[in-house]
Amino acid sequence: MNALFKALSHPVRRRIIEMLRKGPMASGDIAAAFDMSWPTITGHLNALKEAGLVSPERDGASIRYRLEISAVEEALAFLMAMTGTGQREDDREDRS
Amino acid sequence: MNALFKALSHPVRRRIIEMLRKGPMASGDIAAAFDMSWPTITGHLNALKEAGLVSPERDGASIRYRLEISAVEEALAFLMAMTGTGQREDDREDRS
DNA sequence: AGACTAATTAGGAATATTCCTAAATTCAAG
DNA sequence: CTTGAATTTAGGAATATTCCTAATTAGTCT
Repeated sequence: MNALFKALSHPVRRRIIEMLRKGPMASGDIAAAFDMSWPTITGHLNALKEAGLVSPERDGASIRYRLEISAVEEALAFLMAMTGTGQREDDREDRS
Repeated sequence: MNALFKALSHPVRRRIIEMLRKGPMASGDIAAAFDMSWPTITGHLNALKEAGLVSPERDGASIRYRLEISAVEEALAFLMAMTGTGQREDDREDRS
């Protein structure tokens, strides 16, 4: 859970996640979309992988990264637990 | 949005948020719940305040911090946009 | 195998985060 | 207005993050 939110805490990593929503992408294509060195992007991809947010799979010469929606949903569940969406019946005020 | 996810990226800050779900708490009471110095907790409260996640209000001798649910919902909206919950009609596959 | 392409690892500098103790601030109440 | 309690600010050490360039690995293709 900690690695997850830590991964989400960097703008470049969030943008990578956004890019991958449309489908898996090669490491090089992701790197090309940023004004940063490829190794730097590899580092961010590693952070996302550690967090379970993406998974790599080889595709011929290149490696494609796929977004793991389930990990995003974990973070979502945590936040929903605080907006009251996941609130227990007993805790509610509007009890009749 | 960046300050928001950055604020959420530290376990102590997430735990503070969880504590405040039950209602506003004094800075000292929050600090007492952790095995850390009070100034350290003040620092975390400042980060949460910068992110709009909490707001301080004086209550006699002490200062109570209140959770700002709307800020949590911002983060929630961002994540929902990637799980497909906020997906546009045109993007869906199960179109009939 | 050898050359080429895709991607990662290594090493290191700059910067940011986290946490501490000590000092300052702010307010309440005698 | 002084004392005391609640809280924040200041300053600084230890650690972590972010980013770079150079070197390396892994895989493709002739």
